[in-house]
Amino acid sequence: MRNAHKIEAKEPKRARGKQRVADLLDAGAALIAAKGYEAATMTEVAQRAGASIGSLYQFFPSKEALALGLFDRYAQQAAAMVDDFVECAPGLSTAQLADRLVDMMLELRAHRLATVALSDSITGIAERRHPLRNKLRGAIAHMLRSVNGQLSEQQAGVAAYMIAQVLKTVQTLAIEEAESGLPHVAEARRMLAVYIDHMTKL
Amino acid sequence: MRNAHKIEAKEPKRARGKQRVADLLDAGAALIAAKGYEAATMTEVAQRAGASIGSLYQFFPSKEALALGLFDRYAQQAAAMVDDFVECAPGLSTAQLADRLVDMMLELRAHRLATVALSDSITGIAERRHPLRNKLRGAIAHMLRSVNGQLSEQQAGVAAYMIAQVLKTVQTLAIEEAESGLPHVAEARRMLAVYIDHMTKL
Amino acid sequence: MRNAHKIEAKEPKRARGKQRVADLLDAGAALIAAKGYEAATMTEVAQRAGASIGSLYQFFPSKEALALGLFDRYAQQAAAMVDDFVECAPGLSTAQLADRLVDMMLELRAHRLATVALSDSITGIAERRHPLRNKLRGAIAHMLRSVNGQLSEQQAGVAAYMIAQVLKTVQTLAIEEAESGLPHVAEARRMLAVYIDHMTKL
Amino acid sequence: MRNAHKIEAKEPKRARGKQRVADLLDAGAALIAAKGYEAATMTEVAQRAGASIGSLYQFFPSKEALALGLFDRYAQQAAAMVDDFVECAPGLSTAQLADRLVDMMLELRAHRLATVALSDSITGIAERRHPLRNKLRGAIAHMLRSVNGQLSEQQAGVAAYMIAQVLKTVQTLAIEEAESGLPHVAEARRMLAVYIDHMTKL
DNA sequence: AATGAATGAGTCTTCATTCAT
DNA sequence: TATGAATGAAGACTCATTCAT
Repeated sequence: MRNAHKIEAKEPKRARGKQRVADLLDAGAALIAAKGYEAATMTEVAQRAGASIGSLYQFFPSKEALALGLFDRYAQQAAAMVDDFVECAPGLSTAQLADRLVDMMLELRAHRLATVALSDSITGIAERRHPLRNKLRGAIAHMLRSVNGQLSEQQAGVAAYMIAQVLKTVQTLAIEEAESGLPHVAEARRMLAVYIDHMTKL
Repeated sequence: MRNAHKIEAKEPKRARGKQRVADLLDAGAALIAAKGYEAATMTEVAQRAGASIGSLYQFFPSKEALALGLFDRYAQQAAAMVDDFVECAPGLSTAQLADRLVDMMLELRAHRLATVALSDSITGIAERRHPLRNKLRGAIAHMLRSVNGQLSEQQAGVAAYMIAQVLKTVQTLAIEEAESGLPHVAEARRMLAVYIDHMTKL
Repeated sequence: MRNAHKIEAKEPKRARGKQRVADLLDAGAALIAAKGYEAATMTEVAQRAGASIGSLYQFFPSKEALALGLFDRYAQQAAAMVDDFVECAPGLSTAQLADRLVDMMLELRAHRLATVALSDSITGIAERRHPLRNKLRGAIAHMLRSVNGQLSEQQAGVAAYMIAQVLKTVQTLAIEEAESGLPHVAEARRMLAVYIDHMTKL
Repeated sequence: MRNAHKIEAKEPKRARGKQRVADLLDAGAALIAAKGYEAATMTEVAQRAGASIGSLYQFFPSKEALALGLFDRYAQQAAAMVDDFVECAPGLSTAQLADRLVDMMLELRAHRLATVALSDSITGIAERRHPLRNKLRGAIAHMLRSVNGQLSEQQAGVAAYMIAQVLKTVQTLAIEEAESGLPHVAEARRMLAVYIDHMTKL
């Protein structure tokens, strides 16, 4: 963070620009996911996107701006998914709810890997994460209270946080499953179902 | 990456050196936990330990060597705790087992934070992690099969992996608990107890 | 030794870059000739060339790359001179041949001084030298056998190597001559003429 | 050369000290011959001699002092050899004179390699070399005038310098001979014999 | 005297960022 | 707008030298 003023990414006005920005974000995501935020260099991001370093700075005036752009794209996708979940939740069984949440995390995988790497490095990402996290947490809490009206707001909130934490592990589990062939993701579905079920009976 | 050879930490041969090494490891752990491996600088590690940069390099001939030193210290402590767990497990109730595991993670917190940050950055840490992870996983799987003789080895293994993943979140939960005042850690204890209990009845 | 991979000098793509590279090579040659490879610092090379350290590294991504760049420029010039010699040799008298060889070394002086300093320090320079050395040696051997058809290939080869060694001293002789005013270079011409003449009569 | 005052090696008073100094000089010579003056480190010299770094500094208060110690040991041996040559020269044939000179260089080989590496790096070595060089040059010039009374002092001096230069190549020739199996050293003997013979007839 | 820990200036190298073309 | 050269602060690491034990 060598200078702290240029943070906002510039909006591209034409189709060509849109594509460029998308390419740059993709390149950035891939690189940061692979090597971490610090180790990823702006020059390499530009190269991988088939652009010059100058071109990269045209759209993202600083490395931090690129990171925030990455995060925003991820946040937008994630928020949409949470909205979907809220919409579909009513009427689903315990097991179906658990499945739905796990599927959501699996779909976010590609973008999430890069985004997670940013949290430690970029001041301000953690803050931007809060609304997203709260949205997910709120949606889960709401779902829990729909299932069990006896739950206090705090009870539901704490359980929702716990569920959100477990959901974070899904990506690791998916990777391990690919390597070992063991049904780790299915186990996560079961654990969540068991836990949600347990919350139903409090 | 100018290196790849100097990896071994040098053993101090005098009392003064032993203390230095301990101070340097502490400083390194604190800094890396706070800013991540890449962002932590060797100069700052030395300063925080009250040593000169040359002194740091006397014992840790590269940044990577420091990281590995950090990991090894953590691994040793963690392995001891797993041994403790194995010893105490027989005769404990489901809830007590869950508590015991959570307590273990809480005690490891200080060292673990730094160590986690290393996994992505240092080639070879992930490999060194495996034995440790397997030890924990094996201990949990063994515990599960003691509680429920019906479990296949694979069932116990997958469940153990799941439990280990949830345990990893304990540190985050503890931090959140400190900030929000909500009983996140207790909720983790409950979730694990519920899950272990569920495994008992399969 | 943090390196071992970045060895290739990057080709400049603009006119400004071409000039830069030439300036940097000149500065490097002068400095290395004066103080040796190890003692010459990259910072000083850049300064002497009127460039920033970053600019130097843009084209020569490591100190070794600069050294190899230096060598290659020298090797190219030297090879051209040997070709010239081969072309002109037929029909020259013994004394003229000796003169020609000595003149060749004198012309190479500027570049050679730096290049010689590299041989000990850079792995791989010695290997790159071989083709050049063999080319010179081959040219001299060929010349000897033109003058005296009785010479075996081995005889000519050994004599050529000897002549090449003596030629290497020409640069030192030129320096000494400048200091003392004594005709050292002329003496080298004579010694070589005597020796070539002697080879004629075997 | 970080400070320029401590230059003289301290004289050891006891037998144990003498041996230590000899070991340190041997280690220094080997290391400097192998890697050059700059690349050789004091720590490694000490290690190779089986001494501690502190012990090394006991006898050679600076790296330069070690270098000068090395040179002085070489100079002493070389001077003795020149004296021998002067004594034996009268009555020898041209070819025998050439042989004698070449043999002298071969015997000096071990020490010379390290010493040559110093010339560029240590201010003051070049100066200390002059007396030695002049002694050799004077001996050769004297020899030449013994063989041919017609030679002017300058003629003899210039020829002697030339011969001295050629003698310097003997070490390289010996190495090449070991690798290729070709009689390079013998060729040097012949070249010198031819040249000395030629000087006889001027 | 011997040992090895401590020091810190100086080196190579990287990379975010700026700017001329 | 696009390109790639230029910049220099900052970081990892080395090593001659000093000093306490």
